Amino acid sequence: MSLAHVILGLLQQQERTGYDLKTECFDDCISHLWPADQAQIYRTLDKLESQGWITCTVEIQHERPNRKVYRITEAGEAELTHWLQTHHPLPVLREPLLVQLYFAAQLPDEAIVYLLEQEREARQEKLAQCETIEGLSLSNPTASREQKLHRLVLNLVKQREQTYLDWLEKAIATIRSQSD
Amino acid sequence: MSLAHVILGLLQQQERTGYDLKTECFDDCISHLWPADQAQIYRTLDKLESQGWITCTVEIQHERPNRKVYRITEAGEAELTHWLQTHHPLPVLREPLLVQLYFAAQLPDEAIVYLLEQEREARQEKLAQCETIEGLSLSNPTASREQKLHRLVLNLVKQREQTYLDWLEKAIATIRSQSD
DNA sequence: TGCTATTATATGATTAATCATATATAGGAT
DNA sequence: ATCCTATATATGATTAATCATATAATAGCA
Repeated sequence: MSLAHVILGLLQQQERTGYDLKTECFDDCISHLWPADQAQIYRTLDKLESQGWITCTVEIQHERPNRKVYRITEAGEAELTHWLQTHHPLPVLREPLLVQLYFAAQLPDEAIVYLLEQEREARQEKLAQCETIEGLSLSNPTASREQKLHRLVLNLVKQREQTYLDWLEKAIATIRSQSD
Repeated sequence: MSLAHVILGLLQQQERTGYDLKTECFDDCISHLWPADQAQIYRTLDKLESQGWITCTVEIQHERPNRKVYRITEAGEAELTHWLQTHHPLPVLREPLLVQLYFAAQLPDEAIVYLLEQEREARQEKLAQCETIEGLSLSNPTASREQKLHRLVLNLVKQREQTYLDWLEKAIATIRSQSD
């Protein structure tokens, strides 16, 4: 399960609580890479701890609930380094829109165009989100090795959305022109 | 659940058994769109039947196991037509490679390049598979409305792989050049 | 003779992800 | 006075997908 390895990567940067992971990491900087639910984060932390890849110390707080601060162990670092260098099978992408188009022959052209336009809107919004994340990254003037890699990743995500948008434009134009 | 609607779409083309769906549809023409496991196909057929969207007649065979032939109902057709025109949220894509790159700062350049090269190989193979499917489609000279839509879908899948491959080439070149 | 492939359906088990809900305290807003 | 938000963790339930295995008959191959 890769979520475990995402968390190992984040804990190698610095020690964090489950709450930190959710609010500082998964909600912001890696929401576009690996979104994760709060429940799943806590359960994965439990698993990582019982594997011996992270340890936990409880910080007692008085006017707040106690915090469980997690740190990566040496075994955890070894596991992460190994995972980072292992090839994984391509993830499967199942897209409802493509299925709809595949079976859309019975629909009138306007219905198909409407579908494509709605997808275009959603994809434009997603591209805008990527650009917001990029803006945050570029506002930081340091060009560390880490930063460079993060920008490389973001470039693919952006280019992919752009390819999708270009294809949507062409598809909309094709269907509109053939119905004239 | 979209698998249910993929099956409705396939049963609208013609009546089929679970076995037909698996061997003629999911293993071939839509493996790149919506791969599905045999167990899941049979269980989804059960659900669709209890929903009243498909019906089933048993064909008794003597030297083979009996066949359960499924047909779409009017309610099923109505459901499919409605689903085909409904916008669905963008599917989430979680890519191990991008996570690896995001956390790869600690790895030596050669290790990163090796990862990218392995991904390139896998992506090239996938693109080749898409071209095989396209070849089968082009060998059929009819250019029906359905065929046109199928090719449109395939174009996106191919372009997406090409974008990925182009990005991989650039990423490999970038990392190689900076380590000189 | 035994092994494998083909045709055909069914079920048990597990994983990963998501949703909902629970608990507990403090502070600010309406 | 009540409601919402922030901080913090935990658990129950469900869905979608995958893997493994079971049954059962025939045909072909080595």
